[in-house]
Amino acid sequence: MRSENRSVGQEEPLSFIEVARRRQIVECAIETIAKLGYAQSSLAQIAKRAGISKGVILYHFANKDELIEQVVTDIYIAGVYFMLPKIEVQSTTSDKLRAYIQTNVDFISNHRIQVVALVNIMTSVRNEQGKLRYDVTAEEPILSALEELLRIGQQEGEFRKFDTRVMAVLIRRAIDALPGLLSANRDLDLEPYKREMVTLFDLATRKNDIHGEPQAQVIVKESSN
Amino acid sequence: MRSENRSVGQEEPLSFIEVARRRQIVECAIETIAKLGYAQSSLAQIAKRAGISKGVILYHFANKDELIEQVVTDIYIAGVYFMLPKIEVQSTTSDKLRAYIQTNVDFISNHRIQVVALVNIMTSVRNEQGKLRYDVTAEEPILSALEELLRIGQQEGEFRKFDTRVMAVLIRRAIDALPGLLSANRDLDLEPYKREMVTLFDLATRKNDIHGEPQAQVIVKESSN
Amino acid sequence: MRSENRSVGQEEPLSFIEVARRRQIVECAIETIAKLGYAQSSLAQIAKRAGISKGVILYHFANKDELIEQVVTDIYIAGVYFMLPKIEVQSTTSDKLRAYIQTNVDFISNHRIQVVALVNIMTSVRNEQGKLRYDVTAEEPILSALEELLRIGQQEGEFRKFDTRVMAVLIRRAIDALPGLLSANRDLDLEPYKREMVTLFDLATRKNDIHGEPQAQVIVKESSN
Amino acid sequence: MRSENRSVGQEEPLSFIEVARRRQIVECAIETIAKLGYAQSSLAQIAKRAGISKGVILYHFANKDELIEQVVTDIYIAGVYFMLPKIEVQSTTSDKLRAYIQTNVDFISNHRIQVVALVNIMTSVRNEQGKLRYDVTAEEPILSALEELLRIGQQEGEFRKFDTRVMAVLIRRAIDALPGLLSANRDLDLEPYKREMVTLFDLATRKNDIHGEPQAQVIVKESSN
DNA sequence: TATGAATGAGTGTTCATTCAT
DNA sequence: AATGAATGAACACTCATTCAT
Repeated sequence: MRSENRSVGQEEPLSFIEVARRRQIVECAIETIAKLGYAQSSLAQIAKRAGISKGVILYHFANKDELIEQVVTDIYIAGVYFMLPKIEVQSTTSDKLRAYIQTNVDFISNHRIQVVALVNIMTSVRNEQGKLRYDVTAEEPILSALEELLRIGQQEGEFRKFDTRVMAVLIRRAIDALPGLLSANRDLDLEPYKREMVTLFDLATRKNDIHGEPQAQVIVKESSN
Repeated sequence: MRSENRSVGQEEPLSFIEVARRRQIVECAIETIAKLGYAQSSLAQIAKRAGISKGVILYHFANKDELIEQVVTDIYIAGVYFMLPKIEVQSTTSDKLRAYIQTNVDFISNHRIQVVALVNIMTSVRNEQGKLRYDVTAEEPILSALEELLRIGQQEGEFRKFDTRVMAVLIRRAIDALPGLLSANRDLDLEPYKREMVTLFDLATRKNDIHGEPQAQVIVKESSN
Repeated sequence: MRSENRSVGQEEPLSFIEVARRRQIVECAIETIAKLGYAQSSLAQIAKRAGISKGVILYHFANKDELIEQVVTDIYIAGVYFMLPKIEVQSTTSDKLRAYIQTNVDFISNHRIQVVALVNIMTSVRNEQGKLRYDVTAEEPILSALEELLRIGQQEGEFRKFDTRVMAVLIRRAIDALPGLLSANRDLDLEPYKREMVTLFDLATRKNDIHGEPQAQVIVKESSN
Repeated sequence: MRSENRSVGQEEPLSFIEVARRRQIVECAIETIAKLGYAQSSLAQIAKRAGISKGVILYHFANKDELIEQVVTDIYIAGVYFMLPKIEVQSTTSDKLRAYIQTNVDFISNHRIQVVALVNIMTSVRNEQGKLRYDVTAEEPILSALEELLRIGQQEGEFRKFDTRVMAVLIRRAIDALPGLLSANRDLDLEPYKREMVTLFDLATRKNDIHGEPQAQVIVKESSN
């Protein structure tokens, strides 16, 4: 068995067949979770979809948690591979932000099942104390990286002043909202959302060089109420 | 007993004590769901928190689904009562939009437990076919109302041209993202989020009368990529 | 309450209203049991049909067992009242047997619901050890009376020789079989069954004085196998 | 697992050990039902008697209904195997009828527990609408076959004229009455019943060639009352 | 006289996990 | 490397019964 009889440090590499089996199981888990939701995705259901016996899953994964962990990291890694190059190639910070949003939406649109499953897991899986296991806090590195980008944009004068943490969260949450739409409507066209989100966060972040801080205007307007 | 010996349509009004018990149970259900998540919120857990026996819940509610339904409608109604007056009192459409966002965030901030529970239910409860019961599509009236507001703003020349459905979804999802933050951090200060969201959607929607359509600028910029 | 606060021997007579309530409850119990079967006839079901609360039943009857007991005796008594006069009026024993069968079938035909309920109870209700409470053995007096009738017929030369206990059981069971037919087909015409049963047991019991014992013939035939 | 991971139609044959387990469980179910009655025969009781955990039963049978179904068919099949050859070997129709009654009683006498359980199930198990699941109507093929036998006897002149459906029902019900006796008295000697029943239905069916229709005599007698 | 409220034991069923093969 | 078998805890729900009013 995979995870039982090996002590840390002396891990043998996985055999080819082992890797294939794990991949197959992970994929079936993703499909099941995307279709039925995490709570209904028992090992029996996943095994059924894979056409194997329940025991096989627990042969390749120490327990259900480990399987889910694998599901999550697989999707995360796929996301990074998909998006990172397209962002890094941009030169200006606002171009990078635009590319960030676009590639995120593209990834979601191209990996609908995976991404629906992932959101499902993130909002469902909890530890014994009831705390979400794959929480927003688990996204901390993701948020930090995005904040860093925004901060650079501010320092270089491309972006206006705003709370980078808040803006980063808003961007992430706008993106993370899309899988929810896909849960309800599997074939929804995300292009209009991509376009509008790019515009929205461009307007929201860029410095309006003629009138000074647009934020100030808004505050004035707000105070006039 | 509530649900057993009454035929539909000739419902007697609930007795005072009955109302109180139902409210108590609903509140305990909300607390339990907010704390442990829907999947872990068995009737046993809810009863334990309420200090009553499991059977009492099923005495006052026909089944678990009916209890959850009550939880959802109670929170919805509370939300409407909280927000609607503060929005209607505004005169201009952009003021209404701002009030919409502000009162939503205020409601979330003031009803953290309820709102965490609600989001939990909405992303967890499914029917036998695996479809989410309290789905985004269940929010259709909410989205429609918001779209209508945006459309009026466009017609009256306060808002720029944009896809009202998409913008409505983005606004809603930005708001609905906040409870997720509260799940992880119960005491998070939402004021900065409120401020930034107001600014963000003001910038994103209003017509910049001096420079013409900012949307055009963005499109130009986008095409330059 | 009826059965709790009275010691044996100083039983006050039941008030008129009490009698009426008990009768109503007994009737609803009969209807429920006939329709749903004993196992599904919870106090809640019976109360629902009576349009009263569950507690009322247990106010008038010490417990469910007492209610069922009342159901059984009510139906038994009705049966005796219905049948006995029509049997006693006959002069010859074979006429009495014929009348016995006929009035039994007539009673069943005229009290379908009661009789379906009764059979249901007799085959369902058990004590803690799993023994049937209203058993064939509970019918002992009934069987004995029937046996006595058959014995008299034999002594007076109307009936041939046969095992009176066995024949009595066969007659009773033939009769008791009819309610089972009614369970499946509420409107079944029992007249043909009555006719055929009368003929059948007449042939089976009477002495064929011209050709000697028909029993003998049969025995001969049997021995030839 | 038996019922979970197999699609209908491509059922693999059961493994030897699986067959043995199923048989054991079915037998324990039969014993429990015969002893306690169907209503008291919870899965817990059956498992207790089998010395296994409740879950094992539901591992081998999809649900309780499937177990009961198996119980019923097992007993039915055993009955057919036991009786059919002994009936078919007879040449005359009245011999076949006699053999029918005799082998039925013999089967009952030799399979007391099974037959008590079966009758229990047939009078207890109901669907959601309250209709008996294993009803007299479920016996339709059995009744039809018996009717056919009687009809042939009439056509060939061995039997007198009578309503074949009614007579078939009476024969079946006389037979089905015996398990009820066994419920109360596990060791009852059924031989006298067998003898008397053979005689009874021989007298009731055969044509009395010297005096013409005996049925006529009875009718005359009846009209003289 | 009647009721509403509550209880606790018991129901069939699901599930992750263990274990021998 | 894989499987079938089994377990025990948890689940939603039903029920007869008790009790205060």
